[in-house]
Amino acid sequence: MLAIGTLAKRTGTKVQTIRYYEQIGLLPEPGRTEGGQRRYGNADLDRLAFIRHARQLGFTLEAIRELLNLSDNPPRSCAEVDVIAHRQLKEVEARIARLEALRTELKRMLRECSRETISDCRVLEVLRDHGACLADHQTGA
Amino acid sequence: MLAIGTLAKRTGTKVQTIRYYEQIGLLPEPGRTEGGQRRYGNADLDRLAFIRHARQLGFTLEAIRELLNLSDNPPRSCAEVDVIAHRQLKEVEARIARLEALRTELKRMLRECSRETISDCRVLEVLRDHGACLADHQTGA
DNA sequence: GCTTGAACCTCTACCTACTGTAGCTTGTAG
DNA sequence: CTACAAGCTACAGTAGGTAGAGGTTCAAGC
Repeated sequence: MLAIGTLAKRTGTKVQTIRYYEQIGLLPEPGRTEGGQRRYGNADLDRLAFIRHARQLGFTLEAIRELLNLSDNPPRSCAEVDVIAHRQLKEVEARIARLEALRTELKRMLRECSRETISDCRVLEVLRDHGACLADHQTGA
Repeated sequence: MLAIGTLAKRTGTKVQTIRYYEQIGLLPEPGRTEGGQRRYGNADLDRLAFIRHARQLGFTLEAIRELLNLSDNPPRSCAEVDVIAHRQLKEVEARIARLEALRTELKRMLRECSRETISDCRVLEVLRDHGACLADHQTGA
């Protein structure tokens, strides 16, 4: 039986995070010692590793809860799992696209920075220059 | 003079968000009508547009606070602004790299999904298969 | 067998960047 | 002058944790 600190180390999770997952019902309440300390088995280790892995892949805790429910109640189709993973992929791709646009604009901003006194600074100017944004809202476009 | 709702519409910001920015000191306390309603001028419009634009570029409110301080007290060098923008670019690039790795793994996961019953589902298997992750922590690598 | 101290416990508050709600007041168009 | 949209304050809640206070337990070394 593993103490919470050992489980934490093995899965690269903070101790508080494990207790948090228990609190929100992602991990079952584990057994306790007479003194009240949590003790975990291999099933808990697997489940936590699953959660951490999914988190690293960017799944929200809600999506992970769905996935865990699916695998806890197996007589369902793989299609449901597929839907969740696909949804996740779409979200990831959207985030990448957004960040790439952002990177382009940041690079352009920095390229134009004159490196002179602040009054010439292109970075602040670019951020201040909101013509397009205002137009977007004002025209409702 | 603009009411808060007008300012909100013009900058694409929620009314509550404007009040929040005031509360945390990013926007100055505006003038009020006799009845206590906020009234804004063009300087406020510019400042808020700057903040929203920077937020869209992924700057944190703290970074924006720094930028606003720099432009409020102008006798400083552009280099400081440059540093902040560069830091932001690095963060954006790191996030992109992480998301691209993630996309690759999600795609692989989906490609391997057998589309049969849940017991064959590769998605859950991939997520459950944490050998590498555990090894990472256990060996301290 | 006893001591020590690291690790555990609960509880609460805090973080970012907002968003939403309740219950009330003000401004303005018709 | 009335109706009601829009404003006000204050507080709670969101995700996904993290940090600290103040107290208890476990296990190793002597």
